Amino acid sequence: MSLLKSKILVVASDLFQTRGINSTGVDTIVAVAGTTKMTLYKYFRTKEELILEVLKQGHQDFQSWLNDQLNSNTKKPSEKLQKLFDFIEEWVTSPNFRGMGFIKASAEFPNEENPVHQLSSEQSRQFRQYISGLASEANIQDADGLALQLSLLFEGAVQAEQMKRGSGAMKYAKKAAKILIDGALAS
Amino acid sequence: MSLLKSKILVVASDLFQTRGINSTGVDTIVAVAGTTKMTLYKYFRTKEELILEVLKQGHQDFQSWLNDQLNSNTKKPSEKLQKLFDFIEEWVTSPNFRGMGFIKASAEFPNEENPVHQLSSEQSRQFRQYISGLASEANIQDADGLALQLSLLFEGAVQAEQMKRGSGAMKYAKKAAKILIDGALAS
DNA sequence: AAATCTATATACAGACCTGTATATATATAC
DNA sequence: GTATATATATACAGGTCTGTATATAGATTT
Repeated sequence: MSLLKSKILVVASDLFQTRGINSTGVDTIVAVAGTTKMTLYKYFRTKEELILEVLKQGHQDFQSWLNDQLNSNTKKPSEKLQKLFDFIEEWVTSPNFRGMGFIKASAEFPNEENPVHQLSSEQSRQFRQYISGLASEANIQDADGLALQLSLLFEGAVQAEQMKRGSGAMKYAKKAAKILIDGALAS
Repeated sequence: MSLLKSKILVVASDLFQTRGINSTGVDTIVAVAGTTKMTLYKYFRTKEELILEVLKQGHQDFQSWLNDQLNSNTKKPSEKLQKLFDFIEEWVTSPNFRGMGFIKASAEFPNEENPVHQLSSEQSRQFRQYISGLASEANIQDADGLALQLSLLFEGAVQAEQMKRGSGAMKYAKKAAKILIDGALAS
């Protein structure tokens, strides 16, 4: 990928998260990225396409990072599930944390017909499925059910942290997750 | 309150939820409400003031409804806590459900200095405090901790339902809530 | 050296946005 | 019947937005 294109993606991602998607104009994006609108519209046909690529990139980066962390730190499936929230807490409390892309995007584009909303919804589903995979490997009966519950805790905590930095919500989400996981492992 | 003013509030609330706040112009609001901009700006000095009043109204309506439901159906504090998610599920799965105002608003106005964001954050805190009150009455040790966990489940499930209607997320949130509540009551 | 590719600079069309100004209608109160 | 309060109708100023058109600069290739 072109250097300029990835620069635009990084800058747009940051601005979307800190100022909101609809409140961020392409003029602002190119100004911060140090380029011009002509270049932006060379790489992205429309602003919507830029939004979609920003979301894809963010989701892919997050999933890769999380997957790497889990695989390089533990091998036992049940441990992966337990460690999941440790890494998520690390991510959420890091100074670079700007929120979860698909959560904000779905709020700004509430219409279910909208492509941005649809992608957000799909990414949320994929994340849930990833957790469900971990639960399955750990031989949990209702893997989908536990995955949904854990993702609710996750999304709720991210939401809380987006609302108020340093809320400490993830600490309690972790405790709740442990109770739910232990319960599911026992049965 | 004037009939027109409350009509504007109702219409604005619906449009904000279904199309997004920033994507909804005052022209659209007055057209749907069957009035004119002059009248809107008589009752609300700016659009931001309208947004704030819509949020306040929505939060008050929800809290009143929830409180009435709880008080008219059960008296025992521990039961109230258990029934909480039953009523919330009823609310979320009702056809009129349009999402939780403060969740969407905080996403559209991510800047913590913004008055709309601040009000959203405050409403989220108030709701958590309300649950904490129920937990305290039920003699739960770490009432604030449990309240935070339950609110994470709540906000996560609302988020999930906003993303995809009929997700069934609240059903699993309820199960998780029961486990957490029972655990807290036992200790 | 000429051609081509990439990026810049700048201006602008057309749409939409908030908020206001002006003029008019309608209904109630005195 | 006149005054007052409330709502309508309409137009517009000034700003921002997306997306495009036009002209130019620098760099690489042939």
